[in-house]
Amino acid sequence: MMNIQEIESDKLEMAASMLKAIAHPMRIAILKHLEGGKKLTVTEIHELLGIEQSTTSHHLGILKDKGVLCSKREGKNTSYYLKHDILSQIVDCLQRCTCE
Amino acid sequence: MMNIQEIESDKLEMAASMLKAIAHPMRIAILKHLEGGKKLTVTEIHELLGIEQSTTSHHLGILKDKGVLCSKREGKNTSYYLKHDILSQIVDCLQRCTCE
DNA sequence: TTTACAAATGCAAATATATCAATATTTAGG
DNA sequence: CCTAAATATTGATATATTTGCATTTGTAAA
Repeated sequence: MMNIQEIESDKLEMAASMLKAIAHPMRIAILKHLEGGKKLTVTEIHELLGIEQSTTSHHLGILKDKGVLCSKREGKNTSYYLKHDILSQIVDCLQRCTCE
Repeated sequence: MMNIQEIESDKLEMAASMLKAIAHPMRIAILKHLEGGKKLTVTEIHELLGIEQSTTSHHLGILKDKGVLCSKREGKNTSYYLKHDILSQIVDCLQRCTCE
């Protein structure tokens, strides 16, 4: 049986882990490319960002694991897309706060 | 002279460092307490969160350094408050995405 | 100027992350 | 079944983060 503090602390942990997943230059770049419900494969992202395939897959894995992205196998490819459209808000908010 | 890619990459770095500052359970908790323009001292936050004074100061320093918070000395105390009200959006967004 | 409270800093140990190269797994097509 | 393409995983190394303790700095009041 969990008490209030534990539940609160769990929610904070969850929120932090989701945010930590996003808080990386390459992963923010990935999110920007996926805004508006777009779906992209690992190879497409790896070419768009100009980083290693394995590094790309690793970043996508983190984003999926922490509930930021979903993925769908389509033949040999796997497409990734935003789990919650509203997550774009975070990227937008950052843009406004850092562009002053 | 910076080229487009460098500028873009700089913006991503800046956004990521701001988000990384927020992406910690205690620091999210701090932000929640500061929503709506509230101002709190280091001691108040350290007591609210139940963590060490030095740890609290450290977290506040990170948030200030990365442009999330501002601070103001008032006698022996230092008050901290949100630099941009819209940053509450990020916390709200997380709440919606993690409470499903 | 001495005292006491508030906040910030330096340090060290434990833990977590990021990256790339190499390798493994999955799937489609011959 | 065999091969090639697309992804995922593993291992190793380098780097960064978190925390509390001890100490220092800043400020107000006696």
